[in-house]
Amino acid sequence: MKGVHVPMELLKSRPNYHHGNLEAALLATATEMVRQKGAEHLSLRAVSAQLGVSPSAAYHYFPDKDALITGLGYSLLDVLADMQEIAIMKISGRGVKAARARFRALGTAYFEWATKEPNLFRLLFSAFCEIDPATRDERRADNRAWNLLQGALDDLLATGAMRPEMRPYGEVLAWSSVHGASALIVAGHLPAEAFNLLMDGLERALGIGRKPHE
Amino acid sequence: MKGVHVPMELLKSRPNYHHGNLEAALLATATEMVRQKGAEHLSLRAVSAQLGVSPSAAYHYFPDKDALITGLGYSLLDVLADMQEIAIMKISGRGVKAARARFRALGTAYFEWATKEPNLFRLLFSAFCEIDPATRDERRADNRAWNLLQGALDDLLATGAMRPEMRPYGEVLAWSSVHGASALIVAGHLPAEAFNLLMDGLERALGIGRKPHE
DNA sequence: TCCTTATCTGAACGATGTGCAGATTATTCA
DNA sequence: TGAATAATCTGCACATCGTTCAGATAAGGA
Repeated sequence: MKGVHVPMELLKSRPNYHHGNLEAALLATATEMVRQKGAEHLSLRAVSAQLGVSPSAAYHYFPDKDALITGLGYSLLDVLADMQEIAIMKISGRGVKAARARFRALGTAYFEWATKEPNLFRLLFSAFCEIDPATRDERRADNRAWNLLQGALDDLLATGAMRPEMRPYGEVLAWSSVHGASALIVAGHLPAEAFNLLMDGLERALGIGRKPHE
Repeated sequence: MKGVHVPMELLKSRPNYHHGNLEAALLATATEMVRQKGAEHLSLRAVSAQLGVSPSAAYHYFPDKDALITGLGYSLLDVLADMQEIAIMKISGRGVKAARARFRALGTAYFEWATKEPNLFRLLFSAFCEIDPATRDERRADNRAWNLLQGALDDLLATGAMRPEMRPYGEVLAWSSVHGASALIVAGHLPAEAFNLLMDGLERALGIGRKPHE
């Protein structure tokens, strides 16, 4: 788990001329405002006002408004990975059943965060957070989610709960379809019930649930 | 095919006080501007200026800027469906091979449009184009893409090129994974090469390519 | 203590979305 | 045909926005 939670009271407290935590405070209240109204309706001045700070203050930490939104968005990658990590931590055991449950939990956590925080989810995969291909592999948070998925698939394979010939497609197929279903449901193109159907189909596709060694 | 192409010259032409095609012209130049700079950087005044029209003129056709963007976005649903329709029209034949090719072409057309027009693709699935669940089923364009996919899957099933037990998951699994991969690649979270891997995995998942009747 | 550096303010500028009164053109009806 | 009505667009105004920059304020080191 990586995302650090900073209590709002600490961020808003402002005894003196200097704020002390302005950068974190800007990110925190901007996140909250995006959460409520969507990134496309975020106002830098509103964020500053909320913190009792002049609008120019933000420019000491971010070159412009877009950079603030981008920075905010990147931090959400950690939040999403946190959700997934928490979800699978609750499931112990080394058998087929536990492996299946963990795989399903990863997808469900992803989906539930997306539907619970649609504005944050959209921002995370918007143009603001476009990831430079050159630096993609070095991005920790992105890899955290990837590694969780990879581990879950390895477990499924090891316990014999998965068609081995499907293993090479595991990560891309699972992530793409779970993300796609979440995005389509958040956008209203698919009904929420479609997600369970997707997960059932995905498990069947990977052969999860078959008897081991057949 | 449904999207109507209106030549720019016609839209810009303005002999008199009245424009004549303002609504279509607004949508067309707004689309072009979103295409270039992204929806988050669209300026209503810039669109008006480009057409030699006062900024207020737009308010006779759209209640506000967001409505213009939304209207613009909805029209893209037809464009995407057009691309898919064109792609499968090129593939004739009733056998297994043709059915497979059509299925693949549907996914590829989706992906290629997404990567060729990332800003339009993003807009189409952004908060601006959120679809009201109540009216979802009545939306033509959305259903056009869905129907194409459904037809392709039916063909695969009919020719025996697909595992029958996977049929119920076909639409959701295919659309979600193709959309998800496209979105993740456009956002830079996955490399472009991942798309072919996804399609291979998807075909294997649905059992496409097996010999008929086993 | 003074000096340097980091942090934030205040006022200003141009651009933006939007509302409204009125000008201009098209359309309808006698 | 001409006059009345409706549709369409302009011009101006206003509040708000992102952004810049000179200078005020505080913190930290010598």
